[in-house]
Amino acid sequence: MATRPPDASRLATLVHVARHGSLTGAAQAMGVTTSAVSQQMSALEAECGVSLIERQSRGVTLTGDGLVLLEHAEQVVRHLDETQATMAQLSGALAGRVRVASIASAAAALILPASRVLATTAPAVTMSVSTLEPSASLDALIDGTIDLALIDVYDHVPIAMPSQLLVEDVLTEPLVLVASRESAIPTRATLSRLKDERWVIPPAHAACGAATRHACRSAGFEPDVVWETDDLLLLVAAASRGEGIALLPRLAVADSVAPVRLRRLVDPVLTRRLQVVTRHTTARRPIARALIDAIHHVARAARTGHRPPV
Amino acid sequence: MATRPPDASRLATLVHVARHGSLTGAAQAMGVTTSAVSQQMSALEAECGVSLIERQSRGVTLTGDGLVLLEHAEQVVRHLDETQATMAQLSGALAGRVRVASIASAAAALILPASRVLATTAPAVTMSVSTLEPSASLDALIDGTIDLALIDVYDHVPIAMPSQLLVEDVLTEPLVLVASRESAIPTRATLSRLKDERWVIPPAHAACGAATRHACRSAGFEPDVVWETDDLLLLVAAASRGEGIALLPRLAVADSVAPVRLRRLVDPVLTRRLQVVTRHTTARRPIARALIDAIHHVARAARTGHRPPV
DNA sequence: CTCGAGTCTTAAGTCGTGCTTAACATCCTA
DNA sequence: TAGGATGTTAAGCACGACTTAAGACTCGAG
Repeated sequence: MATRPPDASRLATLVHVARHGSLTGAAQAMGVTTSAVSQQMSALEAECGVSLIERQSRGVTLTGDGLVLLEHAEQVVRHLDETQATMAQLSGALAGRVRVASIASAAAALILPASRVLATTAPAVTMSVSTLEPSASLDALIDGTIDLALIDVYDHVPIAMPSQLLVEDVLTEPLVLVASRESAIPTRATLSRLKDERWVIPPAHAACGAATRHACRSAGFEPDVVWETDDLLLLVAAASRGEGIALLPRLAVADSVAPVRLRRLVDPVLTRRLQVVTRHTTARRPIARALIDAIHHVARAARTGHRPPV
Repeated sequence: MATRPPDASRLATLVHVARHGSLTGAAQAMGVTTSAVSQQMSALEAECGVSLIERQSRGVTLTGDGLVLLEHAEQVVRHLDETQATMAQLSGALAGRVRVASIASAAAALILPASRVLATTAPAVTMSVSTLEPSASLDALIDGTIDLALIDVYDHVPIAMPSQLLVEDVLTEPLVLVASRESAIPTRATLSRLKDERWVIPPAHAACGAATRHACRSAGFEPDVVWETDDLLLLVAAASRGEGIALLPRLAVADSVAPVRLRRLVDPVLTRRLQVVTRHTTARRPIARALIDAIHHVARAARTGHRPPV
């Protein structure tokens, strides 16, 4: 009974282990070695007097007792997170590093300018940016590996949003048809009229590819795919050479070098939404708020300002 | 943003400081030096970037920001406490030390036998016992200085019970009249008939003294107090010598050596209740549960068994 | 006014505890 | 059977919290 309270970081370790189902995975997420995690878990088991995890060939599973303790551990880390957020809020200090993950197709148009805005409004704030797919970004947010994610959501390609995350819409942009200079696509195109075209499309597992396929099928045809790649540059180049046409978000092709013709699609009108996602607790921190505001600022300028002609 | 989560023990320190209004007080309650507390608070302020406490001549006060953080800190320590309780519950280990505080007048009759019971049912459990007045016991419980308190509650002398504490009734015993062997108090006495007696009474700030005075006044007279002392032995000795009569809980005089005559008071019937008090979280721990059960066991034996004749 | 008792602070040294590296054990797969 | 996962254990290192010790400050008493 003279036992001291359990170490919060140990409980946090348990949460990570439960989330990843392996000590190694948890260790990577926490930025430590597997050895450290193993020792922490052993110590926790010693404190409890029962075994909390079951070693298996592929990672570990929590025992019943482990699950019981997990619930409490999650409460503790949640409140600790809340506390951390208010502490940052109290100081109001606009300094530190924000770890950002962005979809590649919007990093240049939004994150880069936002970083420049931040350099003047909050010079002590630094950023580290990585490009990640939306689903990976959300995982990284929950892991605590990143602080802020810029993702895109296509019509009819829903994405599950965990409740602990906070979403803000940044920009809604149309999907435009990308074709060669010589192509005869009308200025205001209708998708059903394009059923005999050849297509250049991102793979189905990418949201953009899924959205395009869904749209085509809704228009009554299966697209004749001649090029399928994740590489945006290659995609645009292929369209430019007349290999086929592509349906891409406008921002993604805004600064591509290959000469192409852009055509607006009027039926159906397809869009993708760009959103910033953070943990609720992160969103309250002045430093994160500053970056989000900067992104909004840039997006507003992009909406009203130099809209590329289609 | 690469900031690590705040240290839980630091937050616990803040809670203690807020509770005591001084670093020194908090330090004593936590069993460390003031220096340690001071350093922890400084570190916390550095983390927050604002000052949390205001140094005053007499101790410290929390600033507004400090109060904000305090709320979160309390949440964290609460959940940490919950976690600790379940951890102890998981193992079910009947080992360790339980720190007990008891009113002096029941320690011999209840705690001592309970300790002997525990020696057989849970030999790995040790106890440390101190005698404390009820109100001091409750403070010590909240502080975490003790794990279990045995207190008494007299009729019409209410005691405030914080919500985080759990009360269990152990025993209800009558207050009996204590007089010399030669006194002519009837076997079944009525208080109003005793208004001309001289009285031997604990001081008014003691619950027993307050209860006696309240009862006399309700019976329509102010007791003629000739001896006023906290010392039970002295009290009984005085009554034995015929200095006056006393109104005391039966258990308190059960093993006193001075020859006295005990008389039951039939109007009004006055009682005191003996109760064990713990924190809710403590009550869930097997080791604490074992002791509480032992106390109940002893009390049951006292009720049914060798009832001293009055 | 000075002294003393109470408070909080600061500096320096000690010590515990969590981390890393490294070597090992185990299991699953190719 | 070899190779690549995984988790474990032992040894050394490093950071951080505690203690001791000395100083600053406030208040009340003589």
